[in-house]
Parts: sequence; structure tokens; C-alpha cells
Amino acid sequence: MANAYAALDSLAALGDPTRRAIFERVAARPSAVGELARGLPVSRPAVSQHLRVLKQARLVRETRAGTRRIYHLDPRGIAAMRDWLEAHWAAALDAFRNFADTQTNQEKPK
Amino acid sequence: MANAYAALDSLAALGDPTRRAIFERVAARPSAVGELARGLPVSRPAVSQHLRVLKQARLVRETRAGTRRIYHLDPRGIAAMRDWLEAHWAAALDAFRNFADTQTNQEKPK
DNA sequence: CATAAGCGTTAGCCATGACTTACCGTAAGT
DNA sequence: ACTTACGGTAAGTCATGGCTAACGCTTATG
Repeated sequence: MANAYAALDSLAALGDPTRRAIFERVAARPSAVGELARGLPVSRPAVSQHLRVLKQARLVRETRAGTRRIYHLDPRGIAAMRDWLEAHWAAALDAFRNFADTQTNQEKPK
Repeated sequence: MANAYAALDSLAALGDPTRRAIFERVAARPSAVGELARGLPVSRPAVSQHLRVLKQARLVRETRAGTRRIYHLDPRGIAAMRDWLEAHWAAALDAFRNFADTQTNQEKPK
């Protein structure tokens, strides 16, 4: 169940708002560390530490270009989250229908 | 705008492993608070507090049945996460292709 | 009315982790 | 070789939040 753990890591990683901001910037365009730090209210080492977490969660990958590291998205982490979420999405609908059946008294329709 | 924040709340809420455990149990079957607490290594008030966070994130909803509160899934939070993730899933693939192109050119942005 | 069951809430403790400063390694330019 | 730019790492501080114990409210049952 290594995939399941990867999905959990992704969720935990994106739980932090600063990491979400970094993730969305990297999603918009592959960027270097200093470049990301300049557009955020935190220091460069903080960005570096966040990128390490995102990397461990398989959400980003780095490519060295001279002294710079270009970070871009890693589809693996997103795919793991996507699979995890789709499974529970199906369960949510099932449970909801099941619950709605036993509640068919005064429930207002959409 | 409200939807975007809802998606972020969902991600933050599921970032905690205990909340994920509670969420998955509720997803499997609508349950009462004490019932959930008995199957988890934390106290009942802890479960209650986690359920409050999950409720604010639109991931669960409660229904009163006598003195008990039955918690079941709320599709809204999952749908918000799903939409957010699908958007970045598409961006991930785009950025990935885009990155592959600039790799052959050795261009540096900005 | 009295008792019990089921939960939410509060107060407080404590561990996790997010952040900064300082430092060191590496690669490119002069 | 020296200097500059870029970024990962270490150490230490501080706030966030997850947890428990204690309390009170509400509803069912005798």
C-alpha cells in the first residue's frame, strides 16, 4: 500500500498554506528557489524546507541548472491524491444516497 | 472565492492523520461520536474537536438522533477538493509538457 | 423528578513544526 | 584564483494545534 501512504503524504504536505502557495506557483510555472522566495512573505531557507517536504510527497521534482534548482510539478503525488480522493468520492455518494433513503421525510430537495 | 477557500479548508483538515482516520471511518459508515472514539487511540472529546474541524471544512455533517449525533459524509467538501485537484492536475500535465520543451532550449525565465 | 447516557466546550499542557539567522558547499563569471 | 550568485543545512526560537481532564447541557428512561 505504498500508494496509499503517498496519498497521505500529499494531503499532509498541502495542509500547510505556505506550501500550497509554493505548490501553486510551481504549478503555474517551473521556478527556482530564490525566485519563489521573492514572491512570498517568508525567507529563502523556509521555501527550501517546504520544497523538501513537497519533494518527499512526490508533488515536485527538481532539475539542476548551474547553481540554480528548477522545481516543477511531479505528477505522481497528484495522481496518488487523485486516486485516493476518487475512491472516497464514490463512497461519499453511496453513503449520501443511503442516508437520504432513511431520511425521506422532511428533507428539502435541491 | 468561497469555493476556493472551502477547498483549502478541506486540504488542511485532512492534513491531520487522526482526522483522516475519522473521515475514513465516517466514509465507511455514518457513526456516532462515542462509537468513533472507541475505535481510535484518542479520547472522545478529541474526536469531537476533530469532527468540528471536519464539519467546518464541509467534509461531514451531523444529524441528531436523541442524545446521539450521527456524523455522515458531506459531498460538498469532497467536491471542492476534487475540483481544486482536477484543475491542478490539468496544470500539472501542461507544465510538465512545457518544461520538457524548455529543457531542449536551455532557456532560463525572467 | 431523578438518574443515566451521549456530546460539546473549556482550560491547560506539551509536542510538533514553521520560521529566521548563520554557515557551508558548489557553480559560473571576471 | 577570487568573487559572486544560488541554494541546502543546522541550530534555536516561538506559535500553532492536538490532546486530556473536568464540567455542563440535552435527551431518554426509570
